[in-house]
Amino acid sequence: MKLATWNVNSLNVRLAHLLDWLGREQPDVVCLQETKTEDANFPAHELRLAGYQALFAGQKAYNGVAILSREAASDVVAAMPGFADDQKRVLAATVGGVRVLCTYVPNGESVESEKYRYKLSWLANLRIWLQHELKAYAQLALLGDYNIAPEERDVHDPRLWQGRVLFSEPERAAFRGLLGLGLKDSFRLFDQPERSFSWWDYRMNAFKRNLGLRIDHILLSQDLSGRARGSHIDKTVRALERPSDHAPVITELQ
DNA sequence: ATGGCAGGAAGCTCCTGA
Repeated sequence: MKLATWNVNSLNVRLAHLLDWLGREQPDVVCLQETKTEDANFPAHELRLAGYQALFAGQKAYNGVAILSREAASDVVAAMPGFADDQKRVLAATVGGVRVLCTYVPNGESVESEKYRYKLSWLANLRIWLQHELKAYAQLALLGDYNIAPEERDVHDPRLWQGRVLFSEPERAAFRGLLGLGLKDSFRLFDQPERSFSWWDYRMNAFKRNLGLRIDHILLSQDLSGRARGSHIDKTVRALERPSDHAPVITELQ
């Protein structure tokens, strides 16, 4: 079973890239973030022709998440319990016996920002929700754009990013809090190239210079991590014309 | 310290992203 997560930065703009990529990679489950598409405009038909069912929770202009799957999905949840939020950032469903949680963690803007406080409270609630989900589903995968680079090796220049949003200590502590629930960072279960990143700024030729961050992750529950057979970041689509600023992360399960 | 790049909504510019 091949799991993937990709922040597409507008599904409308990226649909051709996505369809090509689906045909090439043939993932079983794909979590998308920043679809920026209202549900009425979601390209369900095109994806169906490509062999994928789609669940989606979108809104105009901002946010928006979706789960694509070849098999049918069940037990769909489109919001975190106990957290009133107009922003479409979570979607959960069960596919092929695996509980799939698709998340778009708030960016936070800067550590001084009100949005940063929202990010931290959002992450605190995510942890509580996960505790409940893990009790109900032993085989669980949490995929998404976390907007957190967990370790120094996940940042092209840790000194530059020290204390800044995406790499600040409270955010990294929240990430470790998720690992504390028994989740494993599937990417780090395997040997990886140095300077592996999943996001590169559009500016400053950051992709060509590999000035990136690893902020998109696939975490696996203890039970599921035993089935992991490989994980990698697919940089090919980031090199295309008019790309998303994020690359997909892929983890394969036995 | 700042800008740079991209998408969306709206519209001759601003907000947001990371």
